[in-house]
Amino acid sequence: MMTTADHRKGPRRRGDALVNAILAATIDELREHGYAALTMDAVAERAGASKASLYRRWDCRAALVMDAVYQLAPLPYEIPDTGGLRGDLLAALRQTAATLQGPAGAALRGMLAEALPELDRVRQLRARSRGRNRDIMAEVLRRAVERGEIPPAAVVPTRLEVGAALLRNHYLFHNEPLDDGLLTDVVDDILLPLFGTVPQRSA
Amino acid sequence: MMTTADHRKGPRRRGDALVNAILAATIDELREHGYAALTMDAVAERAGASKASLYRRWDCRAALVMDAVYQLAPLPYEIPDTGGLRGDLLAALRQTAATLQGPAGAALRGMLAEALPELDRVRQLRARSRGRNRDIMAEVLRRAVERGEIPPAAVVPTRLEVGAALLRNHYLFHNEPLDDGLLTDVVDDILLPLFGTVPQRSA
DNA sequence: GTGCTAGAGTACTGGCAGTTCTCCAAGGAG
DNA sequence: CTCCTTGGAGAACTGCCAGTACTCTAGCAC
Repeated sequence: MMTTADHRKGPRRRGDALVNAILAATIDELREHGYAALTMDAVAERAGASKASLYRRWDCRAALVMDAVYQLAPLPYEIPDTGGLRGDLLAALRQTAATLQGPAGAALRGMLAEALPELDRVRQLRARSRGRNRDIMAEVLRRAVERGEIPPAAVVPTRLEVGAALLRNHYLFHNEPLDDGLLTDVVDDILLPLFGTVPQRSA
Repeated sequence: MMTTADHRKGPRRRGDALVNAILAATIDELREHGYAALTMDAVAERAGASKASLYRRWDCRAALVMDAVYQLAPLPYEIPDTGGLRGDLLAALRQTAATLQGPAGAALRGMLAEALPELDRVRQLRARSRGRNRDIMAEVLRRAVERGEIPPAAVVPTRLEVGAALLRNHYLFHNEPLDDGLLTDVVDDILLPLFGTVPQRSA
């Protein structure tokens, strides 16, 4: 009491309006500062919300970030169909590259760092993003087999992740843009030659 | 003065003895708790040193961890030579897998998380570890070309990192042991078929 | 011995995660 | 409209840890 005028004034958001503002603020912070430097205070202030509101909905920083990233890209399985394997592969890699270069990439870094104490969360992250990549790749290859571009035996599970793994590797290690030159190199030097052959079980 | 008996007693280590104790303590902490949960206080206490001694030598946590990890594996370029490409590739992948599964892997996770504010450090990390992998792979392939096992044109830069990238991907994402079954799959399903072909530049 | 260097111990600052409290909008029930 | 419940804003607080600063002293050179 005394002189402390209470300046808690409206308007006050609720429900989805509030949630969306918080998620948007999270994405912005992620984009600007990365995961390691993202603070709950900053998100709250940016969203014009209170920390208590954040913690009522998400039990920790990681959970908030994962939700924010995930709802950013709920793409309903857009599997490219360019009429040829090379075009399909390039389109698929471009999708993966775009995702990595956005806030999802920054989140990925952070999530991996906390992997030891938070194995479950990594499992979720994997199920969400990696699964989609594999599915897209499998479909692209199925079509190529159908068109007679590659032998059916060329499609084995181990190979499905090669493209995405190389992009992740490049992004996480080199920390450089995943430009189209890199993507075409991966397709022409690696994926096309690889899927033109069948695995050998030699000694 | 007064009753406060000063229990700061020797023996007191200096120079290399101290440095090595600190680095060893860092590795142990890394192994037990991972990077995110590694604290300077814990390292200092475990090493029987003071935090001031740590900060006199390393300017931050990341620098300490990097030094500890690096001095752990200063392997003087042991390039496997089993007499055949398949054996060489397997041996090379086993080396990479062993490194990743040790404390270096835990450190890797952490370093990636802090990549945005610490680009230089990532660059160092890359130069140290990735460079060696590439060199080993290049040598293994050079020998295979010499023996006539693969065509010279099969060896292009983009391909050199495929094996290591796949292992890193598996380790970071799946967080499961890199067992020999995985390694042979990578060699038989991917690397051998890949290096049996030359890149195509199609349209 | 004297003096210098450098390590041990420890107390401190400052920032952030996560908690808890109070006060008060928003919105529905009557 | 008023009453009441829900839940948001603000802010104070705990606890942890990075990094700093200062004191005292062991080890070493001379």
